[in-house]
Amino acid sequence: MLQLSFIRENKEMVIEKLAIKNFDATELINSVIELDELRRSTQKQLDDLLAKSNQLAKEIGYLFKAGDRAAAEKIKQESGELKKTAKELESQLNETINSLNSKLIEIPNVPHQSVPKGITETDNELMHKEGELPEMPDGSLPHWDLATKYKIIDFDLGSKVTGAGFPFYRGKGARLQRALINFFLDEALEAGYLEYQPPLLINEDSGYGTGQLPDKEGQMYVVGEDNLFLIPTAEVPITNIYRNNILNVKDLPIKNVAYSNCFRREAGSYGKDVRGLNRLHQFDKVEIVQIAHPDHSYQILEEMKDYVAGLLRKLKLPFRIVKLCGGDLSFTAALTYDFEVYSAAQKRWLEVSSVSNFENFQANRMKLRFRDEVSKTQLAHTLNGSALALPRIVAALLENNQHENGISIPEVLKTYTGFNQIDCE
RNA sequence: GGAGAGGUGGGUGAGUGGCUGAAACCACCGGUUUGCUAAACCGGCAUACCUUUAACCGGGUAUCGGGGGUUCGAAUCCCCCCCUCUCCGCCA
Repeated sequence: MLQLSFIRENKEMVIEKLAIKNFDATELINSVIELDELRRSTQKQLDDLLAKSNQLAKEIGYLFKAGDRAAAEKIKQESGELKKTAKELESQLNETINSLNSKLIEIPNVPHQSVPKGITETDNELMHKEGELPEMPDGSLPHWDLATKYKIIDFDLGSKVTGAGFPFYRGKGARLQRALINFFLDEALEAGYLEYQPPLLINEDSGYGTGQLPDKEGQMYVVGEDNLFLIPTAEVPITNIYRNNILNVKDLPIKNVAYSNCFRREAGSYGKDVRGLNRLHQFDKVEIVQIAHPDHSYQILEEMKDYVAGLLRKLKLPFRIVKLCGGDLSFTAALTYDFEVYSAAQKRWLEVSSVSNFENFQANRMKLRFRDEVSKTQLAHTLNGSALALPRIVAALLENNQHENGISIPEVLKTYTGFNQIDCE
């Protein structure tokens, strides 16, 4: 959520920048500013009224003490009248605040100045490309066929027990999952992140804080009985640790890492692009989150980008980094780098990580502040990135490393897997 | 799930209807004193919004788990919800 004062002071600029996200905010911004003016004048009236009635209440107290009952009763009446008006004003004020807020949360974050214009992912800006695209011999298979051939992932069994998009990992497949999780966590610890193991369900306030609610509840699994939501990413519980907090400037940046299962309904996506591991309802991900001083958040974003690149380099996967264009940028992000690995058998790039700076957009929603050098409170910046999401990494590893007799494991993972290759049982 | 006890500022904790935005202590910050450190002493120390200001300062309102209510007036009384603790039940 953008700050009201920011909108008020930068109206034209906000509208202009949101156009890069292909969002016409003119009407919303105008009505927000209008509602804000109404809110302020209503509050002024109400505050003045309450000030008066507080004063009267005090007088009544003194009069009672002095034993002047008659005078007290007289003021009491006056005070009663004030109260009626105050009630009306209060409900007016609440109404205004509510409609103000509901408009305010419809306004997306403004993109960073470097974000390119564009509508779809084809307009994203290629930043970096690394690694040789492997030449696959004839007869090389996509990962879903490899998974069956080596009995390491069972999609059908998942369908039977749960439904599509909930695979079983089996034998070396399961151990590969565990190896990747541990590898990613260890790397993050090395890079100075603090490990958390978060709850997999979150409440409404948390969903609101990071921006999943109120709009995207359709993308989350809901436990209606208890009004809880299964997390779509560890970003949600980890960032919400700091909801309603005032941090000390000395504590910044905060660097957290968490492994979690992630649950996404992915309503409305079907077809070839979502086959196998390409899109799941439940998957594993290691997520890095940072809470940063506004002056340093973009430098930190670059560091996070380099960190994720390092992981892919160690896994020897060919990858590229794109900067998302305005149209592809999420509602909450100001700047996002997507990482894509090349999947040799599918002959396409698969998104494996998204590293974003949200500036103070999430922080404003969840009231995440810090006390700065001159001990004023201001909103912090939040950032996060996948480091990494497993399924598509696994897909690429299986496809790119296959040979006649099996699938070889990258060097860095061998101590984690305890085996050098996946082959027929 | 049942019964009981609680939830007050960064922490401990006082406060059962008005002079309490909240005692006291600790922590923290500034100062005095002081070979250094420590101690002692003095002062400061919540958040949000409105208003005022170039800014600081100032004035106002709200906030004692959350929401609603009673009252001229609520941390204090009433109702609902959430959370914590103890006991019982169930259970990995």
